[in-house]
Amino acid sequence: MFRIQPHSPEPIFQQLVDQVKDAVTQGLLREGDKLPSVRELARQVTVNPNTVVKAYDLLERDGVIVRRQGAGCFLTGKTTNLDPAERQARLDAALAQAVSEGLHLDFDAAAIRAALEAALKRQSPG
Amino acid sequence: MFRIQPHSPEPIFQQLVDQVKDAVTQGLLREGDKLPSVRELARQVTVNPNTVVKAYDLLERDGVIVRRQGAGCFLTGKTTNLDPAERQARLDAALAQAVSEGLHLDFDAAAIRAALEAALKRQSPG
Amino acid sequence: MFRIQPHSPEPIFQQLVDQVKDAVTQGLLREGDKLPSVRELARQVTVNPNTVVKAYDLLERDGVIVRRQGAGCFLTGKTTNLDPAERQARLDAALAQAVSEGLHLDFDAAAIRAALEAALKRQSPG
Amino acid sequence: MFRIQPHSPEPIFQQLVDQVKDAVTQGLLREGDKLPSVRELARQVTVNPNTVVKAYDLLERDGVIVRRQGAGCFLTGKTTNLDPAERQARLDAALAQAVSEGLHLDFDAAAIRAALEAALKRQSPG
DNA sequence: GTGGTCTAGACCACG
DNA sequence: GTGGTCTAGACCACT
Repeated sequence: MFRIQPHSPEPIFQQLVDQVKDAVTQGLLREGDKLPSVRELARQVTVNPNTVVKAYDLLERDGVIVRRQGAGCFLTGKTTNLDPAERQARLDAALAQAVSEGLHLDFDAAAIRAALEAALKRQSPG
Repeated sequence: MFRIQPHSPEPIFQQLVDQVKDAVTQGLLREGDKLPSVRELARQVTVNPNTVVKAYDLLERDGVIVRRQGAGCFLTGKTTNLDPAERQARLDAALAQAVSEGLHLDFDAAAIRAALEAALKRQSPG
Repeated sequence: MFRIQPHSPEPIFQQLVDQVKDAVTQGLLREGDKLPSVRELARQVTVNPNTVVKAYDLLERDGVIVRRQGAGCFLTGKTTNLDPAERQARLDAALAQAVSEGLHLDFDAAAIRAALEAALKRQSPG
Repeated sequence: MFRIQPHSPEPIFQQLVDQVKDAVTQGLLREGDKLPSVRELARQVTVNPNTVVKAYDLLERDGVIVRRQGAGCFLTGKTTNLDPAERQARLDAALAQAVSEGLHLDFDAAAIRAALEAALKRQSPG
């Protein structure tokens, strides 16, 4: 289920974090589901267990999972634990970044809107 | 004219690159305009001269500026020198990234579209 | 009677130990009362029997219960069997820990005293 | 300045976190001050650099420090970034824990109050 | 078997 | 020189 690109500039632990959040937003994983154990996931994607631990640290920090000693890691069903103001600020920053990149690539507003719709179609569950 | 946020996770050299490109796409800087010298810019924004050198290297690599021996760095008016296929791929990747972030922040498609329009309104010269 | 929070960072066996001691200091359980069997308690709170065994081991070590062959576990009425010096040292350590936490949370002495009084009112039998 | 007890049940990284926060609440360290580098602190207290990294991770998560690539770690002056409701909840939990421990050790309210005052006198800057 | 902590040591990106 | 990432492998606590 998890796919890692070892030579990507995006850190491996970040790829794992994003893929877990993606799975939740797309309904593949739900509240109460159990993630693979640290050792098991490390084996599946052939990375060091410490790298998985770091990913799980971030997922716990973001309120995505809870860990239970000796039991495992379980999904809360959420993908963020930020307050509304902070969430909006991060959304705006993400889009501002994408728009800036698009303009730098010499695209106009229409082309950027089209790219957004394509991305939404790919990722949005609805 | 340049504003550096030293506490940002975005590297300082990257902030400089983006701000030069932003100035071009927004019409604040035009073809033929001269950038400050490395020393001068490093002094203005109080960063390490090596960091400015790195930013100018990247701007030259991207075709944004040309260096003329003993005269300084001049804007070409362009903000990219990539071929169309690569440009489209990067645009799609940028929007995919932003959409993913938005969905992880528990926003729906409408909220993400609204944030895009707000960002376009802020950044688009038209 | 026992309430376990599986998502708490406090280990489950520790929660059981504390709740038995709480029941004694608040007069809900008295000398001679019988605790449920390991199997029965494990069933009631849906935890692993080994976890209950560990809790009962600690309660016996602390002099809170005595085990009688084939009869079960009975309360002694005490919640500690430490000598006075050790008791005082642990009390001081517990309060030092709480004060440190309070100061880190940016509270002043008055707010910490108020929180202590509230906690005493809740827990003190008198 | 930092003192580590390697055989304490409290993890080393947690000891480091608490000592940095203590230093801030007691005015020994102030906003803008620079913490030792990861390697330097690891050398000072003779622990592995990764352990220091973990402590700095937590300090950053709590808003106590900001990290700047290639520059170092700097204090924000704060010791928490929680909202008021969460802060109060944690204060109450900390005192409840201490009171519970005190009652289990067979102390009465007066003795617990006295221990609190002693702890405040030791730790409070005022 | 699970997560939690720690060590040892390497390579890269940034300023 | 600084922080960021990753690997390899050990030992302990909890269920």
